[in-house]
Amino acid sequence: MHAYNPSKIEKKWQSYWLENKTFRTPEDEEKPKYYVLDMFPYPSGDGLHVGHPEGYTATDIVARYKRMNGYNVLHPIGWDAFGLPAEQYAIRTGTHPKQTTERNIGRFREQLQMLGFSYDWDREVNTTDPDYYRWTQWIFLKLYEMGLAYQDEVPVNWCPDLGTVLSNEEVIDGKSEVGGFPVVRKPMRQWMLRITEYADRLLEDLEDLDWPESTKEMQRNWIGRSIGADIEFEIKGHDDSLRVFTTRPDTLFGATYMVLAPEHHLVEELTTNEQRDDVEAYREEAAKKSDIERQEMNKEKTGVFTGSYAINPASGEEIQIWVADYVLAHYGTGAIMAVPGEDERDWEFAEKYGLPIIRTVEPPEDFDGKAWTGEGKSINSGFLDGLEIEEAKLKMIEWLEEQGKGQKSVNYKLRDWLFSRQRYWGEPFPIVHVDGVPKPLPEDVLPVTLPEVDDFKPTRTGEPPLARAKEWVETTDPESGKPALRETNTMPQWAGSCWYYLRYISPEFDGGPVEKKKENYWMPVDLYVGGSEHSVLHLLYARFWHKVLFDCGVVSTDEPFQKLVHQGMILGEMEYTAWRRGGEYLAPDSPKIEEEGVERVRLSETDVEKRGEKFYLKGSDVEVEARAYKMSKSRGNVINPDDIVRQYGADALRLYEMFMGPLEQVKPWSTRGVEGVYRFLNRVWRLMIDEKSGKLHSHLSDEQPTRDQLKALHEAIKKVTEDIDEMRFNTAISALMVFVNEANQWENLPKEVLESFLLILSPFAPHLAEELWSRLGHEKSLAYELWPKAEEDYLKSETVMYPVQVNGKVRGEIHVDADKAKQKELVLEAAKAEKNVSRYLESGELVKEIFVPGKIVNLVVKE
RNA sequence: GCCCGGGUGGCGGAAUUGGUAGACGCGUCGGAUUCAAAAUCCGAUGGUGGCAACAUCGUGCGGGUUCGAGUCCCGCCCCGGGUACCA
Repeated sequence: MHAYNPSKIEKKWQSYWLENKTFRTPEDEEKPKYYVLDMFPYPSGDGLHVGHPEGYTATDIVARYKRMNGYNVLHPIGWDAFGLPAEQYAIRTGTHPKQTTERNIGRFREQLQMLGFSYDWDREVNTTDPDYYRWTQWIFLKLYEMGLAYQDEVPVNWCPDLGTVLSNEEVIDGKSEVGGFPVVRKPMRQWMLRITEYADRLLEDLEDLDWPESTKEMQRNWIGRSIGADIEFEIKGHDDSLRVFTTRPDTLFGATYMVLAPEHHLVEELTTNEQRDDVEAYREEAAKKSDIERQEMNKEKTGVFTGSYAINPASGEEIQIWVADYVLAHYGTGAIMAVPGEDERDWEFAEKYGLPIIRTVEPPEDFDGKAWTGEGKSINSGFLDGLEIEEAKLKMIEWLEEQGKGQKSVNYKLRDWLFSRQRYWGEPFPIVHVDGVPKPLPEDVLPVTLPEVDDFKPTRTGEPPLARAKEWVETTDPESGKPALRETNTMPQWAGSCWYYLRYISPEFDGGPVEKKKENYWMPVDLYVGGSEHSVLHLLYARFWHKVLFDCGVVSTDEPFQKLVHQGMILGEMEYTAWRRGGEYLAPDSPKIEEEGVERVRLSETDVEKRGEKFYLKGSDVEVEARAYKMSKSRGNVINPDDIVRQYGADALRLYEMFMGPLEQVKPWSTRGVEGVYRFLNRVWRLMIDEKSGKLHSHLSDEQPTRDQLKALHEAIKKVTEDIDEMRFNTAISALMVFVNEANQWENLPKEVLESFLLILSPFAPHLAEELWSRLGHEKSLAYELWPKAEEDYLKSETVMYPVQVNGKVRGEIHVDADKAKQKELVLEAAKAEKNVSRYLESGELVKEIFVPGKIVNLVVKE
């Protein structure tokens, strides 16, 4: 038997590519370059899941395609290997994270090679390698030098039971996501990066990037730039004044009270003796809650009066100053002027505590709601009355500036980046503390490597695990020779991924993170593919670092990633579910399905039928829920790529993942669908190989291809080429299938045609294409063959078909010689003569003729 | 609540600028091959009516523009993702 045997040919070609270094990045700079990048994976213990090959196949297709189009292609891969899972595993088992990481990387590498990706394996980077993090530390020194890294005492989410700080995302309802342990807010000395300094550039430079609009929008929202004014309020009986930020200076006349965040530095001073107990109690209560809890408990606003009064600078009225946790300490100045008439939050608060409300914008006549936040003319606002909001804002700012009571101001939601973690498995900071003062280490002592410790668990006091390495911590300042203590915090996982795309360019270079000349050639990344879950964090942090590196002359572009695409998530297989209690079925939306004794019934596709909008158990009225879920271990719907490759081969997996639908879209897995593309690959095989003899089929010939054959081929070339350019891989594959379906009908197959076909198939199913290519007598890999060009000449057909409509409905079609197809009169003549069309013309009066050359004929007939 | 996506056969999806709605694949049904099955090959496959030719309805719902609307405009509904007291 000589059937298509993917496991055999795939292994063969994978070793061929590795041994011959087929995909080594060219070192010459004569050809145009193309840098195609995947978001590198965190090598988890679970190995690859089917989501990884989705994006990786897409970039691999593009990489292979670009090589065949004469580009020098840089297509690397590496490992984002610092991180919590390896450390948690180390805490549990005592295995050094280095070992876990190494083992996992080995597995990932094997799996990626098994899928036939054309990476340059000589450029692998690993963020945990001291030769790599040496440069992560070097970049940190640059940040420090530029005044962008600083230490600050900030409250963090500290989880004593896990012995670590957690990010906001890792805290749910005041408990740790992992294990459900309590989390407390605790001020700790932390390293911060001044990303806010770059807020404007990060915002403005989004403009020119070829990124998904939604991702750009998320970054814009995250940066959250808003324009307004800072206004100074005098405090009755105090020298201090209160400054607030507002985007609505036009509403100043309606500011009827003020609110300070509980953490505001003036709270204590402004609290009168009668109010002190209440205010203290309120602040204490607020301090206990995490940010997240505060947001959760926001159903009803709370607050207390300080007893002090401020003066509204516009109206001159005395207004009460309150403390309430609906005002955030870290946004603006931590204090607001409250304008209940124009702000829903303030309205709610004012109503609850009986504070005065003044409208300053005329609501529409039929408006009967509370705060009015829409457009309108100013009212009750002295010199602003009658103005529209925008004009009123300008005039108020002008007035404030004249009075010296305020000025135009811009604020950001973006906060500085908390850059340190109390963990072991991360990059050490290149910092020592001499006499308690942090001091950067000189470049030439880098890397500061991780010391060995006997316990990876942080201490209960919050001291990082590195503090246990006494001999490492206690060192001397290489410059002054004084005793010094090393920084024991480590960098967060984002650090290494902020610049890895630069290291690929010159992975061995030891004069800096990247070699200047090569950087100049390869940057920016032309295509970057990865999940949308990194829309803000990774992609914002990396852009920030890149801009810093640009400012200090390390890189030549001000943005790293020119084009960005997110692959959509792959869900588990479609599930049909009914619920039953006793013998009785329950409706899917019944609240009873959560109850005990209710049994879940998994149904197969053949058990259900669709009626109207809903699915039912066949032949019954039992409603069935039909949907696909996220893959998860607990649900048991995880598809393992290894299994798929074993059964159908890597080419089938690659092809299926691209054929499922548009790359960016969320889509459910279907193993049946894999079988479909597997059948297609088999048809390709049998088209050329005689399964009895295992040799080339006898109907392969050296004859000249016919016109029809050339037409079929060049239509496929055209479609596949355009579709790869636009990253529409699903329709490209469909075009390949159409060609094979047609070629299967042919009596003889000119090799010339098949060769071109194999070339356009090769980015998608590289193993099969290489195998058949070599069987056609080629000695070298097809990886650098020239991509075939679609010849317009062959695409022309001898006749042109026109659908003929009567009143916009298709009633027939006509075929016209191609050279006469643009002749209006002739085409209309033929159209009117068509038999099913003519009967409509007989029964009515022809009032209008629409002729769209090459497209359609429409005849408008009246009654 | 707000901001983005998206609703097309039994299913995944196609229709590139307003021009034959349903390419390609899955599934289903029928046939060929086979002792039988798997595999393979051929054919049919949106609904309804009809022996058929054909007609009619049909792209979430309701309107509109147009010779012609899945595609454009107005008003809704539903689903997915993000975000949330940011003054």
